[in-house]
Amino acid sequence: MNIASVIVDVPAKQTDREFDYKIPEKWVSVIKPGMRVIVPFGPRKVQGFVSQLKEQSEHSRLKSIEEPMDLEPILNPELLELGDWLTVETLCYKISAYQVMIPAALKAKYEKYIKLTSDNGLNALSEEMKALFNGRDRMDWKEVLNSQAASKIQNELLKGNLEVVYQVKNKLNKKRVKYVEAVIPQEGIQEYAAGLPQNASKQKAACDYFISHPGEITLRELIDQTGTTAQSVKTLVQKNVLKEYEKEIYRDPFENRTFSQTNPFVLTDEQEEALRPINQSINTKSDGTFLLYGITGSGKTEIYLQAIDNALKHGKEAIMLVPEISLTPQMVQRFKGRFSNKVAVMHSGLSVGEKYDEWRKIQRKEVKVVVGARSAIFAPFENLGIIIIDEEHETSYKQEENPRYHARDVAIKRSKYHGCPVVLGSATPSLETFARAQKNVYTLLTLKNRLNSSMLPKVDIVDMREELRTGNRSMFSKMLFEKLTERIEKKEQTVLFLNRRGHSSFVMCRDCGNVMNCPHCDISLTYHRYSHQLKCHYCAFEVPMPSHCPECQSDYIRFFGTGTQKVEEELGKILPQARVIRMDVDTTGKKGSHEKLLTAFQEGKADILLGTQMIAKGLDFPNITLVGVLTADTMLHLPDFRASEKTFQLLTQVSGRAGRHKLPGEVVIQTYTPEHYSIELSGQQDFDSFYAQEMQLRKFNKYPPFYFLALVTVSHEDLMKTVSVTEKITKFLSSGLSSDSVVLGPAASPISRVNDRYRYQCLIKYKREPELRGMLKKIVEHYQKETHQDGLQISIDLNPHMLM
DNA sequence: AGCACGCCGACT
DNA sequence: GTCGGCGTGCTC
Repeated sequence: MNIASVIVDVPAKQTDREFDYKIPEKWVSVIKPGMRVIVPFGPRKVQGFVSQLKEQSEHSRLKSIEEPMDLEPILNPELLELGDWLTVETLCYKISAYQVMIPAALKAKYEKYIKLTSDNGLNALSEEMKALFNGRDRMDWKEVLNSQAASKIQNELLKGNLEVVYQVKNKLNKKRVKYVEAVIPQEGIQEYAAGLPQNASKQKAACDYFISHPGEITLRELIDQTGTTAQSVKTLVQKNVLKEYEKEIYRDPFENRTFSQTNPFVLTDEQEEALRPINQSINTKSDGTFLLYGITGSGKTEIYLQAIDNALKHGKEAIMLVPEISLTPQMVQRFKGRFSNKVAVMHSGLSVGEKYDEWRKIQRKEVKVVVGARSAIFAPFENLGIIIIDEEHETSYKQEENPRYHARDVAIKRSKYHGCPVVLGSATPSLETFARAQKNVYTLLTLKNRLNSSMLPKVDIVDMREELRTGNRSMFSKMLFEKLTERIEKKEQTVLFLNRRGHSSFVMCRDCGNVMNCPHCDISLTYHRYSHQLKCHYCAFEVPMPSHCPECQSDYIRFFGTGTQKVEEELGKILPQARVIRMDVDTTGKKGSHEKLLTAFQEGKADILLGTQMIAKGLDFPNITLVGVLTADTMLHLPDFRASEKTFQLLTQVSGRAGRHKLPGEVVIQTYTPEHYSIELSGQQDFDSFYAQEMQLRKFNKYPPFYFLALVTVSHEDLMKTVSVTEKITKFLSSGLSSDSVVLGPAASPISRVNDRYRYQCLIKYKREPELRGMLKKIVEHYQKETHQDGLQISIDLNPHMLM
């Protein structure tokens, strides 16, 4: 096996295949599949992944691998195979599939520079060149391009006085710490110390320490404790009394924090019953997907913890995905508390280095459990016993860039390899998941009761149109204002939720609540400021912005949007005594600020927590007795067929924040469309009815889970070009696909222009289309040239979650 | 994606 | 005659 097939780090159609390289003699036994290597590729050097080893190659003149970048594979055989699967499943490049599975710190950086040829040195150069180099022996390629002397430099290159160097940099910095240890027995140190001159007090201090403390200590600590100096230690090392060495250490994002040990709770009968089949699956090493459908506060987390515990008892590992872990320090707390140092935590709040360290702990088998966001699904465990996806319905599990994978699909794929269960947990499962559970594709496990037999909060839905009629034009209804005042008097806490997504895009009549919808697509129209038109983003429908509501003729028809700052201001006016913490992108930008704000709120330093999506989940504070949703509609009218589902889920989640403990909770939902089923039913916390109704609509409109979707988005700086290409693609697809499938388009994307590029799309709804993948590939190939030269972009999302 | 090779217009 | 524009095709 002295030939390696390598996937090179060049994400392009033409290089999306294996290239064979000779393995130099000295590395024949070192290089294994899954390792990164540096290989010569054309004139440059690039990073690559060894995909397989072989004896023979089709190709005759092979180049040699430059050098390995790892000492052990960073992708194990399972992950290599998973990468192949991802490639097929999401139509991405193989290199992109591999890159997405490893921490960002391991991504190569490239450097190109010119340097003096060693034997001739600076002297061989002309005066002008000498001036340019200005005493240095190398010069960055960018500088070469910027300089006026490019052709002169080229001359020198030809003469051999200069050379171009391509370098692959593994920009990773392992954090290292210096350690010191005695190398001779204590008596020996004593003896040495006695022989020291009087003035060598620093050396003596260090010796004294080691006489009473055998074993290693960090240099830092030694200096701090004994007052010795690094220089004295160095002397002692030279005298062969001590030795100094470095150790790789981990940045610990949770250092200086203690996690009080927690023990398993006693499960309720209901929890017990849900846990049993999961444990059975772990015990029998059989794969299977479970939907743990439990209302908010029903104790899903404890089931996760005990299932993981069972997996660990079988000597297995566990992956636990959560939507955005930094949002729920409580969750980390619970895991670290239960499994202490066996847990690695991976989320977007960590630095690149910290993420790498956590990943290394997994790779080195130092931890057994990983808790993390989407990408943690690729944790390089080799003996998985369970995969859990909490808040399964969350959109963040779908990656919105290449490779466009869904963590749920990856989880199920991995579970089949390992023979272990996947547990999808939610109080408001996605329709896709719930439908599969109904069809027994997944096993349905239900938790109907809240723990501590706390009641679900009482929900009031307030019709804001009515408020308007009675002359209240503020963003707080009379009821919400009264309840707020009451909480402040009783020193209880309130969460105010402002749903800001879909800012100012949809148009609604403030008098009757009528929202302008597309007559063909059953989604809301989007207001376009420039043309003053309302457009549908699925089909090509558009109308001028009306001045009067088509339903009730009122002229109080507006597009929508309110920001958290504005709410905060208004709160200050109407409730000046209230202490408010605002949480949005502005106030949580800095690392750790999120947690600080939450902690402050938990400690009772504020009466009201005001925020957007980010406060919808995971908050579990006993003193919250009121939850207010300022405008429940904003998300409802996004141009997305999942808008109702999202609204229902969000409202249910937010409502679940109230009254989880002893104090009973109340929820006030303000809306302009109280009669909408997703708002009405979320008020009743009635998922089953919502599910039934939404499924009917999905069936009627041919959306998931009844149909699969594929989205082709074309973008180009020229509008006409964009439209015509999309049109051709649409035609090609409609002519080639079966008559059961629906091809919609060409239509402008909801975000119709990004970075001065127009975006058009074609949406395919299908039930069975074995040729689809092939056709999509053909499209990409067909436009390859234009993609390359003309800046045309075609992106394909199989199973899209955002139709943007 | 880079980068070299190569084939046609305006210049020392 | 040559420098350099960027279209074409290759990278083991």
